[in-house]
Amino acid sequence: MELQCLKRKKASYPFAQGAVMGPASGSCSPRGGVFGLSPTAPRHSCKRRKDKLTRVKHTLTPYFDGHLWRKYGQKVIKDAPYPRLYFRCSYREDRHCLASKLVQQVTHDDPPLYEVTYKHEHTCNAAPVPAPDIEADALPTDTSDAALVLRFGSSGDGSGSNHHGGAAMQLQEQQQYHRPVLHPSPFVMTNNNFDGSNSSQLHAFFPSHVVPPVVSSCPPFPIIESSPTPPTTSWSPSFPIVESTPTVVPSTDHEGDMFSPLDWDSFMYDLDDHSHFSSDHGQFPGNTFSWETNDGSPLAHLRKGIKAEGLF
DNA sequence: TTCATTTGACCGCG
DNA sequence: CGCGGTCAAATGAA
Repeated sequence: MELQCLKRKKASYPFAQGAVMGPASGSCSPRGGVFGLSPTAPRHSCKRRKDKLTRVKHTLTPYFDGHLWRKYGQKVIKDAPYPRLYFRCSYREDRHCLASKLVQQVTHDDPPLYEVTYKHEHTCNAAPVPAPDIEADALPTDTSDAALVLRFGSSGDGSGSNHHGGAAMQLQEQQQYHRPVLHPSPFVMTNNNFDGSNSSQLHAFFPSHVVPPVVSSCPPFPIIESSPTPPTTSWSPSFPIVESTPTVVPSTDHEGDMFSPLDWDSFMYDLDDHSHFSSDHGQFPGNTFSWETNDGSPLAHLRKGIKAEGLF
């Protein structure tokens, strides 16, 4: 697959026709070693201890850090109530980026708290914006009936198709280990399918000082073309929004600014412990998203680095 | 057909 | 020898 076979051991793979869950025993076993070490590094150099390239962070948004990750493993940890998820940089192969992280839920809180252990810095230099590049665009059709588009895009390097990229999986992951959320978060993120049905509704958390803009209306419309650089996703609300949200704190200087990956990254870090995107970033083919308050009022999130134009 | 995720196996560290 | 990190075939979605 992606790593060279250096040696193999044990060929117990049950290659019976009916084998459903094929244990990958017949595979190569380079066994790159402990988390964070290069898989091609000599085994003897592997140490199961954290090095200086490791940093731990507790966050409510473990998957939402401005980088694109690919999950490569999941492990139930002894005495841990939740499995540990292993991710590495999606550009690991392309750009030999060794950055990786593991995510483990540590609390039952709502929203739950996660411990994220990062290993190695990103060397991919990929525009770190698989994190939601949120854009708000007004449809040109009718100004009085304009629509809000939340575009969670990326300015990646343009390689690969990523039609259902890792981020999408990250959503699945989080949903998988999230209990159904009905906590009093300020906003709700609605996941809408093309057919207009709501497939899920997730709460989002924002810091108290972040106040979304007013949106007057939002008629259904199909997903919008994504940005030229993958991985990219366009989210848009596909349901009518009837009311606007009165409370608007002047977000001042940053509205309309082009999204800066770094800004977003730091922004999200700032939001840790104060905010939460329940669905995280990612790609949701066939889905659209919108933001709204608990009472259904439509919202969009505007803040530093988030491009918003048109309707606001 | 491609590609990311799933998941049991593998394997070294402690 | 147990634990945990990683691999890679199988799986499934697009």
